[in-house]
Amino acid sequence: MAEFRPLPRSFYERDVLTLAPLLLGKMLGRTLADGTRLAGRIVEVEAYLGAEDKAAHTFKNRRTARNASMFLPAGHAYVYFTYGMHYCLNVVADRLDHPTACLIRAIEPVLSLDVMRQNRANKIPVHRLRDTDLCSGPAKLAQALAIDTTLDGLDMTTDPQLYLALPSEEDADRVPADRIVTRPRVGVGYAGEWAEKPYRFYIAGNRHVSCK
DNA sequence: ATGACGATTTACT
DNA sequence: GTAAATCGTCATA
Repeated sequence: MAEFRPLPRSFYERDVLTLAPLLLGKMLGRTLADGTRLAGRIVEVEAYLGAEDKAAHTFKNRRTARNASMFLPAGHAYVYFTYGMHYCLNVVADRLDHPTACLIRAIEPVLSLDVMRQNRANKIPVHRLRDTDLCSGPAKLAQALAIDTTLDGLDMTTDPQLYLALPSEEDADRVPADRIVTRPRVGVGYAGEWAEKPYRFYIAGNRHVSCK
């Protein structure tokens, strides 16, 4: 990712269940304040629908200070804080009256793994952090890429701080349908029948997914 | 003002 | 396998 070529807004302007699997294979890019560039290939996502989806923060179209970013145009970032210590990154999908988003659950680290390791190394000895421990979960990748709520509401189609782009290798973003696994979402047991919906997508056999 | 809880991760038995 | 960590958010009052 030598140059800044973010995916355009039109890429995000689709039904969230259509967008989710298309995110697999795309590069998530991050530029830090000091100019350091980090990146990883998306290998796992979840779709969160609006009004009907009991698992979504926008259930019943509820609009609060926290989820306000989900009501922004497609291609904006929705970053929220949870469990008193973790951040999670979503990309907003679809149209203005459809507050939906995809949670980025895991990426395959590609650029600046040393910085990711430093960001992840809280009390864990740096040398014990394997590559598959860096970004294999929504809060892990947020930590590795130094993503927090200061990035909430950012426009990912124009801002080098956080964006999606095509991988440099030709067709690396084309994940064949038979390599995409579809499963129920993680951690939404409270959502009743919506917890069963197969809205989690990941690349089959990839070592960086959060769980199988 | 209060209290229950969370789109998680980590450590420990 | 279970449980702790840790605090902003949201519904209720």
